[in-house]
Amino acid sequence: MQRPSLSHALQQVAHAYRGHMSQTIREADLPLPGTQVRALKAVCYMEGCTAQRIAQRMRRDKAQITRVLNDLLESGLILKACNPADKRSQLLHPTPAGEAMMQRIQTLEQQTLARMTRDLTQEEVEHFIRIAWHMTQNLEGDLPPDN
Amino acid sequence: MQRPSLSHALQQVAHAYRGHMSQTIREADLPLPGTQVRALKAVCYMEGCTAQRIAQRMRRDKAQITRVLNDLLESGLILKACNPADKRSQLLHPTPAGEAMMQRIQTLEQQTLARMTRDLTQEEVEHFIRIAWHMTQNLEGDLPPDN
DNA sequence: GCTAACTGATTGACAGTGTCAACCAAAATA
DNA sequence: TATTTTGGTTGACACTGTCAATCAGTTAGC
Repeated sequence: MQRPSLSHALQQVAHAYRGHMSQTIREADLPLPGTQVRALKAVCYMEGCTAQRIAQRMRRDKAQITRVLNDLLESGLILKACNPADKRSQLLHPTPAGEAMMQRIQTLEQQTLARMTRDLTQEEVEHFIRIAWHMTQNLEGDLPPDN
Repeated sequence: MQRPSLSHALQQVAHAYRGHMSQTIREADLPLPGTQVRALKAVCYMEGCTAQRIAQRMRRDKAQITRVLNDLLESGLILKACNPADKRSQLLHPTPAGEAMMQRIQTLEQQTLARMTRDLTQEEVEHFIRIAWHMTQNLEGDLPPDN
């Protein structure tokens, strides 16, 4: 374990980010839990966004996505529209309120990220992101074993 | 958001690590959830370990720690002993079973970490840890505002 | 000593996160 | 057409995280 083990560092920084973001959002009176924020992001920025695609992007259970989307729907932040290409699925779009919410949250996130990386260089941050991505890839190969 | 934003990369890698570890542990028939693993680690490796100190180290609510420790207690992995220096608190120690469990989990974690960092250099990993720590520090200053 | 403030731990309640299994309807395949 | 696959929904459940209240022991001020 030692002082700065990889696992501990990872858990701490993820927890700190989560905590800071949720506190910031709470203080701004935007009562959206983290998963809803991430899903709303996906709806706002992904082309032809469906529940399935969000689940893939966030690597979460589709059941969870269904519920999160229902919450966003009830909050009037997104809309479901018929998907002409597949009657089973719906295309997701933000409402104006959803867009506005996204804007505000985006700003808060920028602030949090700025604070988090305040004395780091652009190179260090990019390096960090690259390594994080790499590690993610290294762990993911499990799902498709060989076939 | 873009492809590899810092927030997305962070969430993904933390999620991948969590998922891989919990799957590995499940496959090894060591039915311990993540928080119990971390708490057990603390009990095994911290000198004069108390609930309070674990809460500080993991930066978690002391209520959660209490419950996690009770679970470990019920599983016979740790013991509480009177703390001569303060009758309110108890010193925590692993039982032999707890030590053994820790050994096995340690091995599994090493495997996961090895896989996660398989094509990364030692420098890259250390760099990553340093930056993660740095970011954590940058976000934490919130708690003690000025006084 | 005696009260007041503080601290370590516990409990209850609750919101949020994550996953599994069963299921339905539409689509793709054979 | 029959079978399988896929997008989505629902129920159930375990795990995580936090807040508030409480209790007992400690510390500080008087």
